[in-house]
Amino acid sequence: MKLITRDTDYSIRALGYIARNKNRIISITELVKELDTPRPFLRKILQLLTTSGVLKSYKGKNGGFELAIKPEKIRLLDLMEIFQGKFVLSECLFKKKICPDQVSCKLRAQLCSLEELVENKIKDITVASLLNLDN
Amino acid sequence: MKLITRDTDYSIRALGYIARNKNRIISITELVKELDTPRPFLRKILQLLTTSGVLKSYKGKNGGFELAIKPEKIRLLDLMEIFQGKFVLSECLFKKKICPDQVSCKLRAQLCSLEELVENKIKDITVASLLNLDN
DNA sequence: ACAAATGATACTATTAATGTATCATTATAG
DNA sequence: CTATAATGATACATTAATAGTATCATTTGT
Repeated sequence: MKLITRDTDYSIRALGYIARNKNRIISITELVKELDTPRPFLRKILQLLTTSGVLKSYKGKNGGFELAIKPEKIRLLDLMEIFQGKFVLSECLFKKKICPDQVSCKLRAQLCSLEELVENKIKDITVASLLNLDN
Repeated sequence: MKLITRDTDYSIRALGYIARNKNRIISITELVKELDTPRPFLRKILQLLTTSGVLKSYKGKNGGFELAIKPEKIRLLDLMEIFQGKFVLSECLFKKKICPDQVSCKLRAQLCSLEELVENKIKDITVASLLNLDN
């Protein structure tokens, strides 16, 4: 199983690069060279980051992207939510027959507590923290 | 994202039921009634549990399954490995260009430590513990 | 006007998850 | 001894998520 999918992964790398080059506008062309990712895929990803308010975009020649918010405010958890949907480990897979069952309920309880643990653990990971810009 | 897939889920419920009814041989027919799962799918799952040494099977009329090992010895983590493969959160998605990069490596380090955390947290979950047969 | 960029959006391909189907083998009850 | 009810082995099918492509429109600087 994977915790983060490829788009989340690409996005955090792209954001890292953009953050390290602030005061400049970064184009897809430059990012593709840097990250060696499929160009149309990366375009789609950055577009989504833009409509999500993480990036600000500039059209036209010499256009590109810059951060819309500070790197300390861009959390991995938020990126995961953008690309992968809400972080939920234990969904109720059960049918009625089994649902009130001891086994399933105890299992679910354990998975829920695990989920909380993971969420707490990763909620401090930000673009900034990955770049050693803080902590 | 899901931590456990449906086959792992079904298998732990089935094992729970079988554990609660020890000294009896349990057939697929009975399990399907109890768990309300697709019959051929459950058959495939139990077959895999048998070849993995978790269940012992009896062919022929009145045949079925019983536990091959004690419920305390059947760990969720093992079932996950049987059905979902080795538990690895952070696979190296990177290409060479980005791999020595600060961002990716720190990210990977964090995911690895998270992985360890989760593994530690769930390694004590067994069929027995979910049934309150111990602890 | 041209070139180089993003916006919007629909399409395609691949992989993993989920589930079905079929035929063979075995064992027991009657 | 045969019918039946079970598992063994295995191949196939379906669905959903992931990953990626393609195209046309719009914007903007030179």
